[in-house]
Amino acid sequence: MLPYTPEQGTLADIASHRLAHSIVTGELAQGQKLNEAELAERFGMGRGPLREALRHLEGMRLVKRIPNAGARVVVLDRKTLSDLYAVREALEGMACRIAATQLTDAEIDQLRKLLDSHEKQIKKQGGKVYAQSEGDLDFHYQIARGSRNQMLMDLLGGEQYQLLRMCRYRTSRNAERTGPALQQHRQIVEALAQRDGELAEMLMRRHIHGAWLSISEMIDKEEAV
Amino acid sequence: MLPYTPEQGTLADIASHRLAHSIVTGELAQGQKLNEAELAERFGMGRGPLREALRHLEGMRLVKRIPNAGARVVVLDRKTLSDLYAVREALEGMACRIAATQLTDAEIDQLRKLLDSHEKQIKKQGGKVYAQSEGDLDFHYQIARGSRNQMLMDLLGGEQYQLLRMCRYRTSRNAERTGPALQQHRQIVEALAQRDGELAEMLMRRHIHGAWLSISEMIDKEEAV
DNA sequence: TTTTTCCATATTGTCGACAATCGGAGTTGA
DNA sequence: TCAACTCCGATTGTCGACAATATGGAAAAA
Repeated sequence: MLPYTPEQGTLADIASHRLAHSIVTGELAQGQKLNEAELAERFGMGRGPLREALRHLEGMRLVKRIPNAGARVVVLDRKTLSDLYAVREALEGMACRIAATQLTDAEIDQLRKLLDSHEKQIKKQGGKVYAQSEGDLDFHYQIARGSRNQMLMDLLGGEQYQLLRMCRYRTSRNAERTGPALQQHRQIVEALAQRDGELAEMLMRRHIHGAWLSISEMIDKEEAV
Repeated sequence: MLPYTPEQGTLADIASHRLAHSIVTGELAQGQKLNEAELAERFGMGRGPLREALRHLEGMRLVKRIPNAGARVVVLDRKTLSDLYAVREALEGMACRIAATQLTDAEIDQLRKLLDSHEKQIKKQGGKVYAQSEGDLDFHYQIARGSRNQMLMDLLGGEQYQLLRMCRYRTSRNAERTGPALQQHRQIVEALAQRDGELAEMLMRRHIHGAWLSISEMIDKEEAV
């Protein structure tokens, strides 16, 4: 689960993490009703902590709650994803521009190594994009960290954008884009290395916009069926 | 409490709203410990709903919770506010640019009327900036709505940016900036009316940047004491 | 057959009590 | 005097039971 410690602390925290994971991976389908008693028993805890976890996920926008009618997994329709990617374009572009002035040389080297390992993974297990997909998020998160802006890091890497990971799982089957994506990542890192914030921002925005186009296309195909 | 219905639904929702209000207005000081039993009694409810409310506020980043040690009101230090305003500049700039293409003529007229009423309020009760401050948020929220991007609206107008309102209460004592701010608002509306998204974005970014400079200065003075 | 009403059932909302954990006052020893 | 230890009160975490509300289906009326 990326930079988080998956299970420790209070039961509510554990439930929150497990639920988030189940939602992101699609184990719990979009729009599915979340029964408190059932989930509480499955996790081996009372309903109290589970309700707290649901409140937390509600704040994360992973579930939608209706008073007296329970909670359901959020539904990522086309409009929601479109909005998400538009916001992401602005925020990650901004992160890139700032990161160009803030990243240390060592951190930029680390980014290069990260991309090297991605390349190896892609060559080794061609179709299995999952690892790269997670790694990709890692790449984006590292750049967010480079902005030194805590709020940006929270929004992009923290709990907030689990929605994105959710979307990734849904669309990670298309291996087509991993090649160009890696290439674009490399371009971005080089722009960062040259401390060219404007270029880095532009490349990142283009990269994310391309990702959206790819996903949008995939949704069209799904809807056609 | 702006576009929200203050008190209805479950007790947890009520507690959440009341707590948020108390935090934003400064009734609950920054960093203050939040005692569950005490608050539950004050609100006339059990600790269960109150704990759920705290989880919700935690997701909103209005309180920070430490396992086994309770919840405290978040502390808005200089760095946090700086980060907040940087993100806001990017998001509201984006909202402005999109709104220029999406707002209806009627909505733009409404914005003009909103500013007219602000002007009246300023003239009538010179020093009392509170109303204008709330109205200012209203202005920004209307533009966010104009972007037709639900995620943007959630981030800028919804629960997320209560932090901003919190900051406003803290710094709303300086009436100096209300005049220029209103002028800038008018400029933005005219850019929107001319459907000039780029200009509108630029003006909005400048407006927010100016607000940050003003607040930053104020923090300096506070720290000097 | 269709629609409406009503009731049994399941699910959510709330509370009070108990267990686990933390923080601090007071004590003891060097 | 100061440090560390111990214990006690206070606070948080958790559970089970009960009340309030919604859901779905059966029965009755049109």
